[in-house]
Amino acid sequence: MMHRNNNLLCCPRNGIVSIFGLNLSFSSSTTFSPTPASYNNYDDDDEDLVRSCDNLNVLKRIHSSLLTSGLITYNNPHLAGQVISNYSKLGDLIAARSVFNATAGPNSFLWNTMIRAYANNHHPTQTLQLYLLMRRNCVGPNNYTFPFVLKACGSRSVAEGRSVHSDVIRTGFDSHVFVQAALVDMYAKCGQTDDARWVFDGLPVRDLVCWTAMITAYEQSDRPEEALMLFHAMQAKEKFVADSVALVSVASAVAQLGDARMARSVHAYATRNNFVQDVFVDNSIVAMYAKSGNLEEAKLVFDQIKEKDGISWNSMLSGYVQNGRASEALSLFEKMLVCAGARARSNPVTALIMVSACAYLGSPHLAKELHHFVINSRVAIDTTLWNAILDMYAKCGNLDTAIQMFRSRLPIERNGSSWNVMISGYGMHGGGKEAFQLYEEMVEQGFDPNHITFTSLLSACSHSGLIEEGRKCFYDMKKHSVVPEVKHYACMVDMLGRAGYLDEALGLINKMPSEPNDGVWGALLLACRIHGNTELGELAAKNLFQLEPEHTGYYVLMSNIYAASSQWQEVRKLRQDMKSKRLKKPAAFSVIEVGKEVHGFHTADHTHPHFTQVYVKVETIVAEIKMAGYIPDGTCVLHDVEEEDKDHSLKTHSEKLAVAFGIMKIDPGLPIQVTMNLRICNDCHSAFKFISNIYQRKVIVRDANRFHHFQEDRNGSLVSGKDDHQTSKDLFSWKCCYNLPGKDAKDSTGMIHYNAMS
DNA sequence: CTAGGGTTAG
Repeated sequence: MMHRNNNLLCCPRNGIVSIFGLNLSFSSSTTFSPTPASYNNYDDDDEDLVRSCDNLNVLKRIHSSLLTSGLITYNNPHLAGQVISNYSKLGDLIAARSVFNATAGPNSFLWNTMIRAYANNHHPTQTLQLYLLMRRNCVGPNNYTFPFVLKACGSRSVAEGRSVHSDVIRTGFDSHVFVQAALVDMYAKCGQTDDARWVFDGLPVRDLVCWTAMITAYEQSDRPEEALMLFHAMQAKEKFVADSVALVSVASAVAQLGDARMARSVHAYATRNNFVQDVFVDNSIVAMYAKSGNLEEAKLVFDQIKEKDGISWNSMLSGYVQNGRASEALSLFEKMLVCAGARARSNPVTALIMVSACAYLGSPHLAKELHHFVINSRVAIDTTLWNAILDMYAKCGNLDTAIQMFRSRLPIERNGSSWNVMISGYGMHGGGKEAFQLYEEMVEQGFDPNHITFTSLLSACSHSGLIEEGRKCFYDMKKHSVVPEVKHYACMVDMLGRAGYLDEALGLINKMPSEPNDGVWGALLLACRIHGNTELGELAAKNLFQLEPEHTGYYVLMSNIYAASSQWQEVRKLRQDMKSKRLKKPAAFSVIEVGKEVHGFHTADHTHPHFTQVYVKVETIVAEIKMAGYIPDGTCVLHDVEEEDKDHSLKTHSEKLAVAFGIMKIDPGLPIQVTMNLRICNDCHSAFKFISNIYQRKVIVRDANRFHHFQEDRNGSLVSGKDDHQTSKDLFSWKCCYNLPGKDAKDSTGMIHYNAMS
């Protein structure tokens, strides 16, 4: 408890009180109680002059002339208050404070004005300090004081909040609606949602703001169901109609649920009550539709916003990215650069969204362009954005640039996430050793690894076959008080399974504290395929078919295991099962960039303008690598077909078409980089090793899970991914990398167009 | 005479 009642008795009534080293003289009259009628030399015109001033320099001039004419004094609080408010509105808190210091007296009015100035300008510490000083000077806080002080507590600590709450009760202002709403909000902002509810429940009467504060509290603490229940309770009990503020919170709650039907009803409510013209409401409706997957409706609302602000654009852009339509985000972004002014260009949130869109697409040239854009438009780069840029480079195949940026000292301070980004970057490029070294360096430098660090690290170890390191870091988790989650167990099972320790993997699954998910069983199933263990595979598959009956990959993997042990009857059973469930493999799609052109291929593509030449090239390549020892691997071909047909079907794989096109079009010195939406198939993986060798080309494939580097090193041995492709489930999936070639992404010439920012 | 609850990104 910060204040006691006796504070009021022991503080000086009159005389000099020190405020931060400044001397503040109080009126010597003990009966002083200014009312507007008692002000000296009060002039309405002066006050209007100050109020209407919106330029700092002009305000300073007015202020000094008021000073010389002796109008700003402690017994003219009204005018002084206006000056303080206006300095605060124009952001000059130092000037505001000096006026306050010269004029503040025992009346709470100016104290409230100054406290409000601090609170509204995000200076919670000063707000609270001034409040403490106010109490020490026996100036009584009132219903105009507490809302601001409580707001400050909301961005500081509950402890201070509780202390102020006790002041509120002691002074009797807990019966005031404004203070009540502020209390609910304070507990909510401190993350004490249930305390907020406790205050809320204790209120005899609640107005709309109180209800909204509580609804927002639930929404902000990821409890959207409770937020909506409360919203319905409000309508039932109070017959209140939501205002725009309440609507925004409700829309956000629905957005969290991602319920498309509810989204439409919230939109209808907003339209019915004429809120559709309020940018806040419109923005939250755009975000709500986007999060519930209804991008078409989101775009309609977005297009109707007359005065779009940064959040309008960001909501729509991130809506596209969230729904895996990153290239549409890019074209909207291009439009934004034309329509919106310089302010929009330098919005850091927009930059963050676009950088993550690019990471999703995996485009090397776009990565460079976006990075330049960020620098040229003077976006304020904080660590979050900087980390996103590192991540973008890593995910676009340019790990070296990411490393370089990470190692350079300027101009951004690294944080834990920076390390995580780099550890995962190394991991997805097959650099398990480097990832592990980075982890050790991270700990050495005093950064705390978290659950994300360990996920990336375990995955890196697993893909590079670093079993002992992997075990060590699973053990290390305890030391860093990170509780292993299901995803960490999945990594361990994956790691042990790949290395052939199938029994140990199963033992780990049995020891898991929570139920194993599809990721865990999927890792085991993959290990069974690699090591030909039918029995254990059946166990994994049985669980997987229950957990994810729609996931085609598991059926394929299991049938591959049966095929490897020649259990053809089982293979047929599985395929029939798939047929009856109408399960189809998702369409494969590969993309390659030639200069600034982006070319996309799907399986057996006949739409690409150069498809004839591409097929001829594939034929030539396959013939050549066969002579070098390449043997087509038809195990990934699903259908019951003859060997010859299998061979033919392998040649139509989208990644092969893209690589062949790359060999035709890309300068021999440059790497061939392909991005695809699924995981690379066994056969392509093996073929690319030979292609890299024979054609002396560096081939880089980014599949749904990670990068595969195919490159002949100086000793003649291949530096490439081990047999770590085609897990049945993408453990660390980037979902689907590219839009499938629809009319939006691919034009009549077969090319995908990114915007080329100029 | 001052006043409480709000949207994007992570």
